[in-house]
Amino acid sequence: MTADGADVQDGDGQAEADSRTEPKQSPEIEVPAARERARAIPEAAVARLAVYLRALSGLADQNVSTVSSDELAVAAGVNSAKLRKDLSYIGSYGTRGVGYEVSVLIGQIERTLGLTRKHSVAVVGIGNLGHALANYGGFPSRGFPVSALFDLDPDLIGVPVGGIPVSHIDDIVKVCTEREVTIGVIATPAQGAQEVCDRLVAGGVTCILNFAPVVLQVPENVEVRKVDLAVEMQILSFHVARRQQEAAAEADQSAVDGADIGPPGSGGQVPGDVESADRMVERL
Amino acid sequence: MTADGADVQDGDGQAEADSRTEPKQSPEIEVPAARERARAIPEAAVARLAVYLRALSGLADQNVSTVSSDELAVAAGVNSAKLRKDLSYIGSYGTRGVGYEVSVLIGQIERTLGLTRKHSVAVVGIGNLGHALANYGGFPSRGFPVSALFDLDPDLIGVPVGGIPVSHIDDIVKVCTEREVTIGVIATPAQGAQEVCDRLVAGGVTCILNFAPVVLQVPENVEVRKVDLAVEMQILSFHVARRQQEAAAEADQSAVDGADIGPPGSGGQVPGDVESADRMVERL
DNA sequence: TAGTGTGAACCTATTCACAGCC
DNA sequence: GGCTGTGAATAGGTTCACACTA
Repeated sequence: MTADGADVQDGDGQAEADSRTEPKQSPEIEVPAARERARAIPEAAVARLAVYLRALSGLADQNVSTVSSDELAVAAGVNSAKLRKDLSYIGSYGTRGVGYEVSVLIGQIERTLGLTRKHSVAVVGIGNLGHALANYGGFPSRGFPVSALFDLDPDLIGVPVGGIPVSHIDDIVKVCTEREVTIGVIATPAQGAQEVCDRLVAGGVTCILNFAPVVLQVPENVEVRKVDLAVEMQILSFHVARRQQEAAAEADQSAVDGADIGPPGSGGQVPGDVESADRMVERL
Repeated sequence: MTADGADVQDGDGQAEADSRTEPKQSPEIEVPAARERARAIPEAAVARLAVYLRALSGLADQNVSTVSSDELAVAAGVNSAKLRKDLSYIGSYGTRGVGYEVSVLIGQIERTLGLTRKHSVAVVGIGNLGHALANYGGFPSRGFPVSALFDLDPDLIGVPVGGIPVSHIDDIVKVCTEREVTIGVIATPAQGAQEVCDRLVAGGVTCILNFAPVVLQVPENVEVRKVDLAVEMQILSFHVARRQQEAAAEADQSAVDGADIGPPGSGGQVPGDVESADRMVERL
């Protein structure tokens, strides 16, 4: 449960450890507003809220009006204690002995996640993946309209993809500013990614979803999330390997008095190439 | 930092809390082999090892033969203490006062991640995303050869995509078994995902990378990782919202003696639709 | 009675800081 | 002097278990 699949590569939020210095500065007024609360929601919980939201939408589609934490937990693939705690971060919207009203919960989670506002999206790099993102009908539908596409291939400029004409990378700043893009998706090869990122930032984009296999350098007011297929694959690979080792170890009933520990002819292949499983995503 | 971008939706590794019951069962032999160690590496560290590996490959390409933890940490976007600790889980391959030999580290990380073995990949759902994955040249190159593609669209069956002919979904079990697929990538709409998953598992696949927005049900010996664009977007959205709230709160210099806490006309939009930002990825 | 909300215990992960070594 | 490797301290997240309430 790394919950880190697509890890955030945040710039090491080290600096100002505790912005809100004292717990209760003046013991007078109970200042904590909803504002304060946003600060307080653990990262891990935020990620799950999005998952709950999907589960809830599914329930709403089936005209379910009420769920218990147990039911919702199952639908979302977590345990109910965690779910309740997560929900408690956004407030008390359940009814004891009954459960949660689906519509209320949807509303509250949307509010918390800031989904009550549209976020214009720009996709940069209209290669295979960029195409997929841009073409993708459900994408612009609601919540995250794709409002700009960029590439540097002259053959692509002006060509509409998913209904939106591709602009040139050189126009990122201008177009993003004009169209008030808030989320930039980088689907370029690794080489161009930092450059693209800089331009997006210059164009006022404060959130970036990065598919390129590079660690982006951004100012601290910009949020980057990274999705890395190579990393995902390699993590899976690790688990295969571990399982094989365990299986091999199981066969160690033979040697409780282990006679040297050489590779027991099981899964121990010779190191090979593989060198650039990493480069995998580069051309996506 | 959430490191959960593409979260693992692991089946709640609750059951057998401590498999290795006693620390040192028999005080005789020092049994801990490399085997034991794999168990011990924290999930979070595994994910980062993959990142380090990429950084190291980059260095190797530039003919750098030695790195310090500081240098590598910068390249990988983490801090050096974390990096050293992570590396310590796989052994002591550095030289004090000097640093790490790039080639050695690459070899060791690859070994740890099980990359010394090829992992056949099957992609199911040759829509936009599936196409992207299959077409993608760097993908099959090394480490993770794509050896099977599946879809249910009759028009696609037999058509080669990225050099591999698409098979029908009904043949998943047969083909996966034949070609010894170990990693299955699900890029279908949500509806079909569980069904596809079941077949992959029946075909001997033990690792699944799931792009479909559903919580897959799998036997406990199967590892699932999930990549969910909608969730990523929503997490970014949350951070935009939080920032806006902070900005708004900053404007609260006016009321240190806060006169009621109503929404100060800042970022408080009215809840809207958005309802299915969730459904976003469905057609990917 | 059924199920939420939450303090407290527990476990995992990150950071610190320094001993040990080249 | 510089840098690794690692215990110890801290922070962050999860689970437990139960008081509370509709």
